[in-house]
Amino acid sequence: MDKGAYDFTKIEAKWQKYWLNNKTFGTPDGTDATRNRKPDPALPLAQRPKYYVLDMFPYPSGAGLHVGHPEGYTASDIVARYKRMVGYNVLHPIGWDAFGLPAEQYAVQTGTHPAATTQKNIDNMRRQIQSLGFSYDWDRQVDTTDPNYYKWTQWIFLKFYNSWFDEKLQKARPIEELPIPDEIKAQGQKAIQKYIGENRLAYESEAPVNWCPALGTVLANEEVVGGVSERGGHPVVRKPMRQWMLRITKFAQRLLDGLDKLDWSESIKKLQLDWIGKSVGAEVDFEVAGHNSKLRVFTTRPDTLFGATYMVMSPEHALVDKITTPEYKQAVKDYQEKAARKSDLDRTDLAKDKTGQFTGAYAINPVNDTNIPIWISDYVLISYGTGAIMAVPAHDDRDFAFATKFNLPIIQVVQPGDPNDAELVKQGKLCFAGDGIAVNSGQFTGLPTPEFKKKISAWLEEKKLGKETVNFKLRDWLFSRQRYWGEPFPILHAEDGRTIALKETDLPLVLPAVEDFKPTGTGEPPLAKAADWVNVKLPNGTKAKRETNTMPQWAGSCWYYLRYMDAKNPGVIFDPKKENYWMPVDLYIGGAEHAVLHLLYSRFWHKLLYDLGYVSTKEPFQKLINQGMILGEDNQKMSKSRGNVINPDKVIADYGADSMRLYEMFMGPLEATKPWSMQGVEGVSRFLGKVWRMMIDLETGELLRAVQDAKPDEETLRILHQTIMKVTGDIESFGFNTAISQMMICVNHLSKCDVRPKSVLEQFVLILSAFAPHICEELWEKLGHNKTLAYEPWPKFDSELAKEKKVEIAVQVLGKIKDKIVVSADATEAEIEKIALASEKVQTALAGKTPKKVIVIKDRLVNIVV
RNA sequence: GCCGGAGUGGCGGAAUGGCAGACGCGCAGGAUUCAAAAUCCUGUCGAGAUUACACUCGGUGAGGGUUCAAGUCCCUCCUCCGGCACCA
Repeated sequence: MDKGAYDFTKIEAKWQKYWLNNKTFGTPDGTDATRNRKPDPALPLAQRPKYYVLDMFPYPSGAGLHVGHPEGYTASDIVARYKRMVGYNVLHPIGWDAFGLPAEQYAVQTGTHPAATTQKNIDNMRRQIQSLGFSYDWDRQVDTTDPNYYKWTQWIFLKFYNSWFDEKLQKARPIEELPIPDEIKAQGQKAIQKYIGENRLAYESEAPVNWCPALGTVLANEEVVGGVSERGGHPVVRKPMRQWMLRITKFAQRLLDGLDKLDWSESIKKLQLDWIGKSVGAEVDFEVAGHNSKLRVFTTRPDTLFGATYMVMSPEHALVDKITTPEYKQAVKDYQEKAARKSDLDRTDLAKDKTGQFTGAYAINPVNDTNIPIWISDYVLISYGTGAIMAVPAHDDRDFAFATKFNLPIIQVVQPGDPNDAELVKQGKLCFAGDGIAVNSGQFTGLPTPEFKKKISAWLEEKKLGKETVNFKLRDWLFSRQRYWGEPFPILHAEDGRTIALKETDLPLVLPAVEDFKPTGTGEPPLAKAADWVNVKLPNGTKAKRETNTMPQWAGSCWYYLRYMDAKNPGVIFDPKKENYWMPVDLYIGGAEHAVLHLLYSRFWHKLLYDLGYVSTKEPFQKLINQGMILGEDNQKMSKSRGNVINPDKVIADYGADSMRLYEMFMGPLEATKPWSMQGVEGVSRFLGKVWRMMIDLETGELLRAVQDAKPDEETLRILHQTIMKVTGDIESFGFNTAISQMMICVNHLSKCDVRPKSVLEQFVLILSAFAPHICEELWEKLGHNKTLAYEPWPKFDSELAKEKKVEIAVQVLGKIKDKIVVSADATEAEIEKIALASEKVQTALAGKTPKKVIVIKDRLVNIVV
């Protein structure tokens, strides 16, 4: 018996093999001329318009796929399959972001080379991904650890190294085009080289960095969350070290401007906006009493200048030593040392208890010539603005807290709108940071805040005391790691101290095999131990050492979407013709955890490549969708310790890939966080069983006799067209869960019919195939077709056929439903009104009153107002 | 503290300002079966009322408002989730 039962294991293996062997999803490159054509499934692929659907680059971890991966991948696969059937040439690739810490830590523990671990993990993850039936073009895979790939990562690094940023044009340019100022030229070759070095977009810097002893590496600001490492939660301390940096700050304004035109969620845009953190304010110079020096501060509230009652410098500020008076020398020195020892966690301490030390020096407030004390405190950061502030305790919360603690004067200069607040601010009992009307501000008194800001900025500029300034929170990107398993920098350090970049023709610089992967613990990278590799003789006979830091994991994922377009090209990073055809990425799906890191870095690299003429679009990712997190069945985050982790392999083994795909889409809206339910998987798996039984005789495995070349009846046709319409619209708007509901309704109907017209079943199979491709390929074959349905034209709907002939309309009296009437769908409003008023129940409800107004909403309801 | 997002049956969720709860799960009853699984059918927001159907009232976190009509728009508040957190 049951010879013809729905055997998903067999069917899924069969079609996965078919797709791979036939390269069903191999994607030819089109040309410029075809990229903007109208989509047409009748055209050969290469002559169609393009559609680029991208999944976020997976890290091939030892744990393999988790259920979060297939969520985004299924969504993108549905769109890819749909777009293909609609008539696009769809680029849908996948690859491996395979450098990174876990493989290296495993190497440290076991001695297994990270390359071996990585290969194993990639193979496993590829198997898992293939077992879900995604329509990737497997010939376009990339692997960041492949020298043929990282050759180009190194190549892009050289582009950064060999470029400078033209502030006037707001654009990166080749370093050869950097104008050298005359005064630098006058100082000779060495000065010129130094000047050039200072302008490169990749540069070395000896600066306090986030050193993580547990990981044995430094981390980017973005990788430190609340004073501990984002990965693993290890403590991070500040330590001065020589590091490679990328000048992302130069692109801050453009990274901000580019956000406008992107079809991304407002919340992700906001996160990037906040991270870049633009503030417009003014820099103001304060004379230091009795010194020949000026203390420059940045403030966004130059209008509160009259309320500045003290100054605060960061403990690291260069002027501290110079202006501290003898009697405070020791106390200041003690405070500086204490601050230096503090980790970032201590400095951003949650209690925010302010500490500080008076320097003995005074500054002169330029607006009223008052002497105000200069303090140092670690609540002022050396790395932002000028590293010093004017403190206006009446109108800044931090200054207020500090002033209260150290008994410094508080002077109100802004009048809040609320009279109670105004009184409290006047008494120095409340801090008011909002806009208001200026008080105690000399000739400016009475001005509203925004106007005051403009006037005082102009005034400062005129008196040469300051000028309007823009500051960004964004810092340059710390780009080196003291790890083995990453891209080597194509850089040599010569004996004489010169830094020499490799020629492009010398790439790739291959990571050497080493025995010992352990971090040295001193901050010196493991590569330093590979003496043969590190020590190099230059053509002129002198010696040099290779850079031993490696690039961070972000490097490879910054540009992978570009290599997919031309994954195997040995000669160029990608063919410009292909780039012109495929870019930009039309749809990018992935987790929201990459909101600032990956997405900001990628955009940054893309802009460099744009400036240098390698890419044709200003932004890489046109539309971005973030899939939500999948929680465990207990509504908690999935984690080993909670024991609530769902293993995709197991789900596929028990229910099949089609059920897995369908369930992940049926759970709820793509972007929402939602809990897993094994019973929910059973639900959709029952649905697929029903689809099967609707067409297939379980005894024979052949089509049921009910499947006939018959003309569909009116209702069947209507439901089919409603379904095509709904599913088409829902795919376009990423409403996959409701698309599935509609397909369920369609199947529920067809299963009740004694005759199931083949034409209807065929169209149904085609639309379901985007969601559950394996079962649909099998059914398509059973329906008498001999090749894949992947390129069949997407069914068209006729909205006339989808319309109901009769509709039920609710009749309300004063908004309360009193009756329901059935009218013909093309009834006029007047007719509907007449029928509604004729209703006995309505008449009872009216109780003889005359309707004042009757509102008729076609196909919906009638509301009678009395 | 600040900035986002979200609160709808027992559960996941659905609803261009127009009949709240589509679809699925679960549950209950029935059919089929020697029996079970599978499958199919019926019911399933709450309260009231009825032999039964019909019926009545209430209901989308709380409170107010706009509107003929509010889950949806506006105001105030509460809760949960996510992000940022001395950036002057």
